[in-house]
Amino acid sequence: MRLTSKGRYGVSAMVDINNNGKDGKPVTLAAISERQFISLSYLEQLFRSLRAGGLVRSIRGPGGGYLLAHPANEITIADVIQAVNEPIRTTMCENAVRGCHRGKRCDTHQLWDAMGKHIYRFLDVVTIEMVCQKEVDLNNLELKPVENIIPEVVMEQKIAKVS
Amino acid sequence: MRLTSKGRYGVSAMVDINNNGKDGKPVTLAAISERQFISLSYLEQLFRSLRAGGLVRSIRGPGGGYLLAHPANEITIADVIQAVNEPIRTTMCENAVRGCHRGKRCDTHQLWDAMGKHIYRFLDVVTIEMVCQKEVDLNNLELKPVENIIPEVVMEQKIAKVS
DNA sequence: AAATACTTGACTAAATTACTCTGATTTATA
DNA sequence: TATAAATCAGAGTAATTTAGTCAAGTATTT
Repeated sequence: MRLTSKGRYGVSAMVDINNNGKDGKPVTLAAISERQFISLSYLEQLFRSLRAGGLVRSIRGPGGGYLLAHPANEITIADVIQAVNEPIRTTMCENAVRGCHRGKRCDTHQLWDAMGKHIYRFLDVVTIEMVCQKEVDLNNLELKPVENIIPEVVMEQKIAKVS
Repeated sequence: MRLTSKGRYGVSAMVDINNNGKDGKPVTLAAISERQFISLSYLEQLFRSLRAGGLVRSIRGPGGGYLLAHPANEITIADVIQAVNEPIRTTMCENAVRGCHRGKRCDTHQLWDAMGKHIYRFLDVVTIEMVCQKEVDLNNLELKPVENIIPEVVMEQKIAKVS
């Protein structure tokens, strides 16, 4: 799970649909484009992923557009970010089994694993609906127990070249 | 505060110094390079920043090397990551005052602000010493109250082009 | 003097990200 | 049935960032 502006745009678009398609009417990408200042072409690319991830439904033709595929309180930010970023190719430290550099588990493995879980736990409880409800305090949320989550967020990492 | 492998390497190097320089002897970059599989040149660049950030002290000449500038339990991961990455140039959503795109505060501002704080709160309580002590459980840490922290971690963000 | 080790600045290459472009296909409606 | 509104899909490009290198120092110990 990478944290980039692609994810931001994805979330902005989902929030826009929830804010502007209230009556069950589909929201067009052109409208989102204007309101969120994201180019239509780029939105098309994003929505390809969101659709593939089962987060939105589309209606083609005039009067068409996109709808959230589930109630806004059932779609988390983690869902959106995972949908728009293709799965990270694992390089190292990616799981607890394989270990780290050259088979030797690096000293910082636990740290990055814990950080990933920490981030994921946040993104996994915040929903599109919560973002739309401005009065919700996102700074003191009840997180799910750590046992229940899969480590999903990893810091980007390359194999260090040994010159 | 960006989360990249540069920060990872920085933390690995600091942890290495703490693990291998126990008796107060400075640790050479050449030794860190071998143990952590990071090129000497790259380490030199990293330690420029770590030194500028006041996190390490250097001793030049033969027998020289680097020492932690403070006790390992007083150096946080946030300190290290902030030192090795030059300050992010603010683009948008960077603070609560200026607002977001074109002066209009974006709907997701609070979300990314809260996420940044959430990440920072974790990195701000984990110390180099804790990473070295493998028995510490990093998954259930007591964090500092949210009031006490400055929003420091922001998601990368560009100004969207409106084509 | 010679070797060790840090110091600095500038530079390059690789990778990633953030897009764009072209051309479809579907469907409502005039 | 033609037209326009809208999604869909593939491929490509440009900009940025990251990661890493190179060359030429300076300080210090032995």
